[in-house]
Amino acid sequence: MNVALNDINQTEITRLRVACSNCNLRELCLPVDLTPDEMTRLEELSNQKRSYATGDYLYRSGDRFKSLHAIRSGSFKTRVLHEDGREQVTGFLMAGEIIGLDAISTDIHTCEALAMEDSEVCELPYSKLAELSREIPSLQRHVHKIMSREIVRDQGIMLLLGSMRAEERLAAFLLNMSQRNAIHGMSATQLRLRMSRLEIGSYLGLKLETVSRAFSHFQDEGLIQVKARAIEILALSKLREMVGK
Amino acid sequence: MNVALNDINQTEITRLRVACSNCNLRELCLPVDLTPDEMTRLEELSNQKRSYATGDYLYRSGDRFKSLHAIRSGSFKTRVLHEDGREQVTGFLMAGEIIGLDAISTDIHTCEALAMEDSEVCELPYSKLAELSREIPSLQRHVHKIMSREIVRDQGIMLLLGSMRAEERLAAFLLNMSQRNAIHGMSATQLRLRMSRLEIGSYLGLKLETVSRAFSHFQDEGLIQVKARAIEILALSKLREMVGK
DNA sequence: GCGCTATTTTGACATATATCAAGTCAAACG
DNA sequence: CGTTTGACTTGATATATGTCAAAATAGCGC
Repeated sequence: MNVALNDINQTEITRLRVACSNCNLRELCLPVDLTPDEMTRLEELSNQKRSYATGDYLYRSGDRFKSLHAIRSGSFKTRVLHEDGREQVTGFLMAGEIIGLDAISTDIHTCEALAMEDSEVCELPYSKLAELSREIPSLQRHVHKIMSREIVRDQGIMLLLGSMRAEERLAAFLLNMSQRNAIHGMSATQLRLRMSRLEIGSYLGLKLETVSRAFSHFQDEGLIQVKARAIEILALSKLREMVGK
Repeated sequence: MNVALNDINQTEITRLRVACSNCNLRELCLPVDLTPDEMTRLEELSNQKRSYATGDYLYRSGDRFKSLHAIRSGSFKTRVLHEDGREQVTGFLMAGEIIGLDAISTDIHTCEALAMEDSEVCELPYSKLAELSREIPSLQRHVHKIMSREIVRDQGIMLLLGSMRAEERLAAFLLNMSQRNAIHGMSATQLRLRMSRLEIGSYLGLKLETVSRAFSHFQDEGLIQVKARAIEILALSKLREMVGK
């Protein structure tokens, strides 16, 4: 089996796609089996909204952890800066996803998050979310699911970093982007990457030249069409073969 | 900064070391700020205990998820089997740690866990734990912390796999083993590894020969003393330098 | 549109790690 | 005590990816 970067099942996709047409937090990222009253209470919790311009920090390394954030639009990257100034990207977060889960155990953010494009987020104060989920079992269950999914996601990346070679990693990355695009009702084959080759490489443990070469090679093989950050997938199934699924 | 494989702070270490002298679950892995009544209720939840012999499965890939498990003694590895039969190790779990967190989001285990030596675990039925943590805020908080710590741990490994070279990974691995040994009141410099070079390599994304060569090299440099799986750390501080902390 | 800049691509070469193949060693067993 | 077996070490070589450098391209303000 292989779970790398592909951990979201079909029912979730359907639910999210429907929910996102009315892009409110409670539907965007939370379960649909709440009573109207519970929904209202949840909505009250999450009605704080903020905008971030490209490059703005959502939080910095060392900041005190207070809230999770649901991304309503745009996208963020999370990263760690090494002593020598090198950046290591630890995640790309897209609209509809929850950001900030790393910090619950420490109270302090261990990485920093910044907007890759102009973006909007809903703030989810952790203490209120915890309080409310104590009263609403299905909400509690969902919070656990969100956290566990992050674990599964990370372990997928570990698998990928530990056992795949450059081109396989890239293939997995593209499939993941494709799938997350599809979840939000966008094309599964037309990708507009928001990140540079350098950032992709940092995320996948590769150098930017290796990323570029792999893209070029895929193009030569007729798997994709590359035009800088606009990438069209021509042979989804062959990419899937490459990562073994 | 660098969080790789070293995410447990000093207060946690102290607490756990004290707690483990009376190796009962509620103290082993749960917070100490519960009332006596709450403790009792928690104890009732966790009094199911089981033994596993070397090589026994704690759970298999595809099994339905019902419970988390607290390891009382011994150690486990978690792994994924690829189609071609290759094993990829995704984690080593030692006494005092919680195993099974990957499965909460899916209801199904995505990897399998087996005992690396004769071991004992306490079963923590998830539904009961969830129910109880709804009533006890500090327990809820702790459950979240445990989950989040797993996320941090995984991200630490991602960092390690993505940015470190073979010997740096090995150094980080040894430091991590040393620290986890110390937590349980054992020597921080005398390590008895429970896993083979192959398994270490699988976990760190290296071949077994590379692991072996790196150990030999460390020995030549006077950093460690290697006698098969018994490893003595001679220069902790130099190992720390290697991983940048 | 033009020119400036950052990003991306491509090439030649270096190097870390994988691969293949012997050997060594230690535990297990007759 | 010798044999067997599996794990570990070591060596020679191959290969994927990194490094350094230059050219091509895309993005963007004017």
